[in-house]
Amino acid sequence: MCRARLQKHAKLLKAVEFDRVFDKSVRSSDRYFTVLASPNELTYPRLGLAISKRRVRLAVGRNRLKRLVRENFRLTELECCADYVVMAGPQAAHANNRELLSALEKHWKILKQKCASF
RNA sequence: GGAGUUGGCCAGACAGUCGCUCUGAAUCUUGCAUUCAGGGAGGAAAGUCCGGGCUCCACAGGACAGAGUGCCAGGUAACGCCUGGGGGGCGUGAGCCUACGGAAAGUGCAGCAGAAAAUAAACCGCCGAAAGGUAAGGGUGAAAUGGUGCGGUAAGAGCGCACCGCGUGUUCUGGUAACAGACGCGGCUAGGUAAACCCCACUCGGAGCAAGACCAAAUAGGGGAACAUUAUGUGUGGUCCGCACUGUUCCCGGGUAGGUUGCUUGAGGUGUGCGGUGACGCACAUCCCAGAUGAAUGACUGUUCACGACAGAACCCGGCUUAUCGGCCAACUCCCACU
RNA sequence: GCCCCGGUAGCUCAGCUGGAUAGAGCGUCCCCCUCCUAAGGGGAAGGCCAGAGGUUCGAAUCCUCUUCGGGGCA
Repeated sequence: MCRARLQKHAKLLKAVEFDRVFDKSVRSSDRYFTVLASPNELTYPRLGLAISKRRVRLAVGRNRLKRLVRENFRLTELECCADYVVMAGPQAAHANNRELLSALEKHWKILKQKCASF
């Protein structure tokens, strides 16, 4: 089910899908990221990215962040099938890759527990 | 060897594993499914400061308004860009910088200081008995009505002369020209400011790929109300003309969500030869080199080095400007040492 | 992607047809008034006019380039 791949159907593409997550979700945040999760009816988790220009000024930085999150999402075996939206925090632009990856690991764990009790 | 100037090039490399996007081929479970092969960010992709292509508005037309450019010649699809030349300024030099038309078309402006700030006036001074003459001297100021010397005079003054500066010429020489030089003339007038209004010359229609074209679930192929009667309205920015279309306004509905296309072969790159001082042009050969659309190039590991800056295509080109760790190459200049 | 605006005292704004002291209100500090406070009156401090370069004798003002902030597009 959760193979180490990331294809188009595993991404949130439409405004409607994003609205659903923003509307009703559990969240976990620190100074690097805010991650929202909302259980879906599908058999696989989906990822949406919301990296605003306000948080990360340069296009290079935004692309780097998105790649990093996608890569980590792909490699992590998420057991509960939900729609996730990752938003950049205030310190995300200044952190290095190692810090960001460890922060993401933490968020997945926290959300796994929260989703179970949802 | 040191210091410097100009021009050009590169933007870590290699290997492995996993992953993304596009193209081609194969396989069948016809799904954007799997496998294989190949392509996959920049010198600035940036700022959006200019110029074009392309698309729609009329085939992009006329007048005014408005905006821009501004020594000369050339290059170019075009430019506010580039090349060569001229004038001016800086540097010992190689070189660099330069919004560099017109103030004898007109209008405006110049605080404080200063006698006086734009038109010939006179506060002190100088001369003179006085009337008056004078602009040589005078603190100022960004700017004060040519400068130096000699003569001259009551004192002075282009009043006269020499040199320099300035202006000027149906003049001559060189140059396509800007301009430079020579010669003659003028005793000197015509001060500054045009990134103040302005004048002159040249250029510019408007908008922008969210342009534009097509498909299209649901709903609908219309319904209702009011007003006006040949001038008005609409058509992308201002006014008039001209052109095209034709009732107008309001309410409900629709025009929507979504998808496809535009979307990459182009004023293209590379090499050779020829023309040109050069920008560049011409000919031949050869290559296909990103096309995403919630937005693709990354992560991890190893080796190595100078330990990697600024930074991410979004319709496409030509420039300009700004950011930037460093490295390499070529030509030239100055200084020191040696031969 | 494209097209427009703006940046002046701690805050909100004037000044932007160049001329020398950059002004107003609120706020801050000091004094007066009051038994004390508020209100009121008087006074003071606080600005490299977002940054850099240019035009000019002189720039907050004109021109160019950066930087930061805001708005619009069917």
